[in-house]
Amino acid sequence: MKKIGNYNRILVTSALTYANGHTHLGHIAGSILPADMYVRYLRLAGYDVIYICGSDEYGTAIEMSAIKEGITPETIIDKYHFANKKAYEDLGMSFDIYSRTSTEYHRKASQDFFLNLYNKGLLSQRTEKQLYSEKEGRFLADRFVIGTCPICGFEEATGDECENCGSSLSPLELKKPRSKITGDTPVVKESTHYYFPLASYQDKLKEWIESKTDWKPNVVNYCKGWFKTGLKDRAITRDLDWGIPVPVEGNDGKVIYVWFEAPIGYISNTIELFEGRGTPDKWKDYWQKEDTKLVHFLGKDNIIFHAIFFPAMLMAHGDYVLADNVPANEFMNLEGSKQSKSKGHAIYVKDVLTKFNPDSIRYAIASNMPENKDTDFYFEDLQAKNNNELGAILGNFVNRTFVFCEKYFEGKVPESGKFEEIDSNITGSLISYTQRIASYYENYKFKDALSETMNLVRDANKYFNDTEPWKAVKESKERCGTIINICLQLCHTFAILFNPVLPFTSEKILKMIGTGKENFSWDRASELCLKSGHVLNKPEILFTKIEDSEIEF
RNA sequence: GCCGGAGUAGCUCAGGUGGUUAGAGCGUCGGAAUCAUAAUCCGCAGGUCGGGGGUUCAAGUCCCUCCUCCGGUACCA
Repeated sequence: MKKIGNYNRILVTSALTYANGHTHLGHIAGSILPADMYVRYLRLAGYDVIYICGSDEYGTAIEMSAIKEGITPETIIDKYHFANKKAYEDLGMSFDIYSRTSTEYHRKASQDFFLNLYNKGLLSQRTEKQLYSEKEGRFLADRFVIGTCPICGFEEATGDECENCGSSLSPLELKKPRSKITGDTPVVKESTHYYFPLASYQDKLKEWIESKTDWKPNVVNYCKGWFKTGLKDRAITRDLDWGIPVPVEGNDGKVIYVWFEAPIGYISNTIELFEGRGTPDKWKDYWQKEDTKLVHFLGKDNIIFHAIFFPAMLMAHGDYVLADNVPANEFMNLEGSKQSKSKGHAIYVKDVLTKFNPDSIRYAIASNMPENKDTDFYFEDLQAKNNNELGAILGNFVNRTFVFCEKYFEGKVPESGKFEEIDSNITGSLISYTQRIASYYENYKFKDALSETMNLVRDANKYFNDTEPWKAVKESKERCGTIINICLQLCHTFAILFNPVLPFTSEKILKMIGTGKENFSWDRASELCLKSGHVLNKPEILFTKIEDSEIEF
């Protein structure tokens, strides 16, 4: 297999999707689509790569949703796990596995991880006062306590902060505390929890992050901010029913904290993947060999867990590789304000897929990906990009080429004659294009990769215009054949280069060409692979126009 | 409050370590072409870079300050 830097294989993760709601475009833009593009590129380029994702299914939020709706947590996670899995599939996400944290694989992996640290004596126990609802028979998480803010007197402050004055609070400070669920008054009760010694990993983490020269400034600076404040030890157990039981005697009613076990989901899903492939030990290559490049894709809200907490866990365990990069994206907002499941202001993947071509959605998001700052998604933008770029530039080039070939060359790849300068220019540019685009992908610059790919199509349209095959066909059939031959070669190139962002269109173009995948690799994208005389399939329209009426809601 | 990020053309966004007339795509307007889903190609126009102050021969870029938005703030995930 090909090496990337000093690495022999690449392990890519996207942040697990929390299974208490339908996945929306914010998730796609933040952590799923960039990872999928990255992985698709790497596969085409011949690297050994696996792509891991799944549902995150435990924790307070799902348990509370279940209580509110009067159903079991299992009902919730089943509903959203399968719905989201399907939504991702329909949008062309190419996970090697999309599993879930409620599996036996994950329970075992999480408990083993916990026990590994426990047996090393790294986990300490501390007792703290917490609010307990006797009516519900449970401890209340901070944000499920409501009361009067001791600072400004706001009566609807939650246990973690006051929405009115912005102060950080602890639930014990609230006056007149009450349960958000039942409204009853909680009592103070003591509870003992296990703590992960995060503070003692500060120096190692700092050294590790400072050694990373290619990380986004946002990620590095954010971490440095935490080091400046000073890391504190963190509780890794919770008083909750819905979770993975603490695997140590005498801890009934306690589960492992979600942010301790969820990232282990990357590991347990990898275990499950290779179990399913019949090579049950192979997962260790990806997680425990130094020559693995581990890359976590995620949104900016998850930086703390992927760049500080999880790496510290892995350091403490000792057997695992650490992330080579944590390319966090900012957020994609919806028409000017942020997407939110709870406020119903979001575009769910399942909904948008019923109206639009998945590749058009992927393109609209990828071309406006929040790599450096929050961006906005507009349906007008999706429409414009579909009609004016995908349809007019890419779709039209492929179509005009195929239709022309069908009309004048019986749908067969024409013979190529001697190249003129204009021919050599465009075919010769393919090497630098593919190298440049590859470099963009490898450096997590997905917008640049995409716009550069489109630039090649613009060049192709210009080539078609400048060579005027509609005139050439009347003057010299041979010259015209050369032009159309080149245009068809370019279509084959597009099938490859657009695969990371437009996988369905890529397949369609390939099907129209009818050669199968014999030359379907990044290296071949700069070569003229089609043989003259090859019979093409009938052309089909790649992108239909989106009318104004279709984006009105 | 504190930590981090962001504010650039009508719209959506690029602009390491300060350096010639601030860029791209889309949109607008003008022109060319007619193979193609009226889809393409060429050209013009369009910005006192959130406000104010400072450093410098030179600031979108560095410093100070203010405003606005986003994330985090350790028991939501």
